[in-house]
Amino acid sequence: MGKSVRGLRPAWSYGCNSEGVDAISVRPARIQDVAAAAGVSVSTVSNVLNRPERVNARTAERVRDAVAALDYVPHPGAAGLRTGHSSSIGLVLPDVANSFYSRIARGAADAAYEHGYSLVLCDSGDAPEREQGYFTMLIEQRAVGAVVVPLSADPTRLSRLRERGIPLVLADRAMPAQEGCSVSVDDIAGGRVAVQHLLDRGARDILVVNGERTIRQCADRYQGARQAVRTRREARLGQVVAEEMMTVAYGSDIAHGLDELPDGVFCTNDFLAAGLCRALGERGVKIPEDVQVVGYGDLDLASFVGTTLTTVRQPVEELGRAAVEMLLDEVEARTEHAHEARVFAPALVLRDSTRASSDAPF
Amino acid sequence: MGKSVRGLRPAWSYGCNSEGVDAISVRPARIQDVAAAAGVSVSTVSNVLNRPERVNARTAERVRDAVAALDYVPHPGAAGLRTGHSSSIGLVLPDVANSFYSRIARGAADAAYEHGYSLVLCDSGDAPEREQGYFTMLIEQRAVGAVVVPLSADPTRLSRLRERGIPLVLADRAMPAQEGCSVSVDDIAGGRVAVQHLLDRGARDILVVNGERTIRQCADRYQGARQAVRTRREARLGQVVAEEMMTVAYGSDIAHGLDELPDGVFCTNDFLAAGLCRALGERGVKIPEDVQVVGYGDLDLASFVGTTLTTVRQPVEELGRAAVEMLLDEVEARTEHAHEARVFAPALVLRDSTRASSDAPF
DNA sequence: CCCGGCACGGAAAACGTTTTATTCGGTGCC
DNA sequence: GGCACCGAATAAAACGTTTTCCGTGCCGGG
Repeated sequence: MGKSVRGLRPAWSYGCNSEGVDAISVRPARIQDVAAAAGVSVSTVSNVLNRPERVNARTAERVRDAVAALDYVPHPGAAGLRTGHSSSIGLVLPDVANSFYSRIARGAADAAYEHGYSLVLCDSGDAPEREQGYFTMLIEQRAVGAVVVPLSADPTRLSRLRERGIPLVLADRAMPAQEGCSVSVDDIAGGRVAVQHLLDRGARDILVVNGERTIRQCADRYQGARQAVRTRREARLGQVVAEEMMTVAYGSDIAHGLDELPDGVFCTNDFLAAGLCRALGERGVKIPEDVQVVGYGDLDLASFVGTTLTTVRQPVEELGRAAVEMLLDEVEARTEHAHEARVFAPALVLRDSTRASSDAPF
Repeated sequence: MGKSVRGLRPAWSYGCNSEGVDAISVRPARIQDVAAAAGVSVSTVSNVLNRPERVNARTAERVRDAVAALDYVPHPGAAGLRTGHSSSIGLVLPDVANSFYSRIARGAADAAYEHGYSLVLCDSGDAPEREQGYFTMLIEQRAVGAVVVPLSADPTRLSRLRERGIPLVLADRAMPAQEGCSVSVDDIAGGRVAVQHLLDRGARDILVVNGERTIRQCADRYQGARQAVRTRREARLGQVVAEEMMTVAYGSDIAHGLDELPDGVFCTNDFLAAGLCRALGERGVKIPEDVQVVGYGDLDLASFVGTTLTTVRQPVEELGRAAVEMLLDEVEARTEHAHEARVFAPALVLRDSTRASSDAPF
C-alpha cells in the first residue's frame, strides 16, 4: 500500500495514445446533461433512476430515452459521497490461489454480483500486517461490509473494522453469535460420516491421520471419528498426529512408518491422504482391498491419486455465497438483524479408494 | 446486477445493534475536523497528506498529530470525485475457482496491493452477459484500468471498456500490440520443450494428445512439438485430438483406445495426462518404463497421479502480477506508454512419469 | 368563485475531497 | 525606505450525486 496514486489524467483527457487514429474519448455524460437533454431537472432524473414510482410515466420515458441517447452511466462514487456508503464488499482471505479459498471467493463473487455489489479482493498472503493494511483500505473505501477468513483466531485483530462500524462475517471460523455472523462447516459431522462410512464398508481397525490438535478443524474431525466408532462395540480407533504441516510428504511418511496396517484410514485432509495412498501403493498394499482410505476436503487432486479417493466434500462455494448474503442481510436490514452462525453439512464423495469394484468413477 | 443498494443507514448512525453494550460508532472524522484540530486550513491538511514537500515541517507535524489523534481516514471516493478517477482496478476472469485463474488473481492482488490500488474481482462465470455486466460496473466505478481474461477471442466484446477510455491488459490471450498490452505464455516453446524432453529420454515414437486445433494454445503446443521432432531424423510424431473437452475422462478414453503404444506421450493439458496415466496403469502399462508421459499446466494434481507427472509449468502468478503492473505503467505514465505483448517462458517440471529411477519426487 | 389538497417537478444544500488562485508576512536588494 | 519576490498558508470553486423542502398548476368541494 501507500505508493501515491496521483498525477493521473482523467480518462477523458485529450485522447489518442497510440497511432493517433484512436477514438478520442469524450467526457462522460453527467446527470445534468441527461436532465438538459430530457428537458427536466436534475432531481427528476435522479428520481427516475432511483424511485421510478414517484415520477410520471411519460416523463420517465423521456428521461430514459435521454439516458440511452447519451450513454449515461451513473457515478456510484458521487452517490456514495452523498449517501455515506459505497456499494462494495471486502473479501479478506489468506490466499486465493489455495483452492479452498478460491472456491469461497467464487461463491462470494456470485452472490455479490447478483445483488449489485462489487467485491474487493483482499489477499492477505498469510501476512498479518497486510491483513491490517486491507482493513484500512476497506475503512477508507467505506466498504459496506466484509467477509473475512482471518489469519489468526485472535479476535482483536478484527477490532479495527468493528470500531468503524463495518459489518463483518467470519468464514471458516466460528464466532460467538452475539459478536456477529459467521459461516463454517460442521467438522464433527464430517469426521463422523467419514468413519461411519469406513465402518459400513466393514473396516474395524480405524486409524485417523490427523493434524495438530490445536487446530479446531482437526480436533473436531477426530471427535466425529470417535463418535462414529462408539456406535460399534467391536471397532477400534487409533490416531497418528502430524507434528508439522499436513502435507502430501507427511502422509507418505506416515504410510511408510506404519508397523501393522489398519483396515481403514481417515486422513483429515486430502494432501495427507494423497501421500498416504501413494506410499501404501509403493509398499504393495492394495487400496481399497487391503486398506480403505477416506480423505477430507475434496480437493481437485482427490479424484486422481492413482486410485481415486473417497473423501468428504465441503460446500465451499456455499460458504462464500452465504457469507455475502448474510452480510447484505445485516447491511440492508431496515429492522433488526439477528446474528447467526450458520453451519453447513459436509458430504461424503465415494470413489475408488473405498470401493472394491468400480462403477464409473466420474 | 441492479438490485437497488439503497435505504442503508450510514455506518455511524445510532450504534449498538446487538446487546446494547456495543460500541456506539461515531461519525468518522473529516479532513475539516483535522484542520480545525490542527489550527490550519483544509487545504493545508490536504497538502500535508498529498505533497508534503510543499508545507513547512513544523506545521506538517502538527497536522499529522491531529490526524493520529482523530484517527482520520481519508475518503478516496470523495477524492476521486474531484480528480476524476478511482484507485481501483478490475480483474475480469472466467472462474476464480479454476486454479489457473486463481493463480492469476493471486499475482494481480499482490501487485495491486503493493501499488496501493484495490482490486475488484469480476468473475464472469463463463457467462458473456455477466462479463458485460462487469464491464458496466467498472465503467460506473471509473476504474483506473482492467486486467481481462476474456471469455471469447472476439475483440468487439471489449469495445465498451475501450470506448470509455479504460485501459486494458489482456491476460492469457494475445492482442495486436497496437491495440494494447497483453500477457501470455509462449505455448510453442512449451510444446517444444516438452517433446524435446521426451526425445532426450530416448522416446522416438511420440504421440500428442491434444485439444481442438481451433484453440490457439492447442495449436501452438502442437507446433512446438513438431519443431522438436524435426530435430531428430529418426523420430515420428502422431496426434490424436479430443473433439470435445480436454478432460480426465477423455484422457482415459484415449489410453484405452490406443492400438499400438507410442513410447512417449505429450498431453496438452494435465487433465488429459491424468486420465491417460491412470488408464494406462489399468492396462498394465508401466510409466515411465514403457511409456513416458508429459503433461501441461502443472496443476496441483500433477504431482499426484499415481506416479507423479512430469509436466510444463506456466508462471501463472507472474501473469497476473505483470498484467497489473503493465496496466499501472500505462495509467500512471506521465509521458508516452508503448504497448507491449509480454510473453513468458514455460518451464519443465521433472517428475516420475518420465523418470526411470526416482530421486526425491518433491 | 375561492380554497384546500394533491401530484409533479425543481432549486439548492449537502457529501469530503483536490486544486487553482490568492493573500500575507517576511527578506534581500537596490 | 521602497520594491519585488518568495515561501507558506488559505479561500473558494469545482467534482456528480441524493434528498429535503417548496412552488406550481390542477382538481373537486363548499
